[in-house]
Amino acid sequence: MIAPGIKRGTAELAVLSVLEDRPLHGYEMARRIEQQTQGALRFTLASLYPLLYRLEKRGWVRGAWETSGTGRSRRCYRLTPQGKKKLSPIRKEWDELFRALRRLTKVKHA
Amino acid sequence: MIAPGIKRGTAELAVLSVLEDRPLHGYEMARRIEQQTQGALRFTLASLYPLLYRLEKRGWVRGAWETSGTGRSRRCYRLTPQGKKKLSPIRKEWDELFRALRRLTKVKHA
DNA sequence: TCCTATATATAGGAATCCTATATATAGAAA
DNA sequence: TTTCTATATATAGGATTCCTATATATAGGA
Repeated sequence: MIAPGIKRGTAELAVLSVLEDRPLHGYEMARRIEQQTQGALRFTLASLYPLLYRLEKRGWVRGAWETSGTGRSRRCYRLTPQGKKKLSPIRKEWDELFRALRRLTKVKHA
Repeated sequence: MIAPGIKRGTAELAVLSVLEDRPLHGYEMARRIEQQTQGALRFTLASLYPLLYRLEKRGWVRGAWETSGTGRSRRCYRLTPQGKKKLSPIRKEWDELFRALRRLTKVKHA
């Protein structure tokens, strides 16, 4: 059951949203998502990395290894132009889903 | 990635919401959900029935066979008191998820 | 009679996300 | 120096939810 084309995928929206802000590596994405939502959205790192690989495969993000100041190597992901283009329709779909669920909930009182 | 405890499950919320209104059989639930959301939420019947069995197993709904006026037999589901009690925390969780996703989307412009 | 709408049901599989585990480095504390 | 914690990425294995495809059966209209 779905708004045509949508299923789960809140993780996807969350990741794309924080990447819109600026390029980030995985660990930092997880932290920001948790902070910016006051802990309402938490990430399991083990879900995050496979998601990033999927997004990269689709061409929505691109990762590049970088060696940070401290010498730690980490993979920094940035939104591609394609990824950027996808973001607003995805948001729109989610918004429609939210509205639809609210309508369902509220019809009772009509 | 989740609001602690939530994943997918929009289907569950939709079904419980229409059942709050009145007892319904499966086919009719699907129609109402589609109508009340102006087609934004569509149901695949093949997803609906297994969902109803899961909900019944949890004790949130109870189904009873009835023979309609036309002689067709169908299974009419009603919300149990337990199901009713679950509905408002589920709605609250979804609301929190929605708000969290919106916060993520909007932090950019802050 | 045949088609469509109604009505329920299952098999098989795809997608998403989980827990558990493994690996490795940097910096602070002991 | 050794150990603990935070940082950082990665995979295996499994649970859940939802899909498509299919099967069955009745009622009513063309």
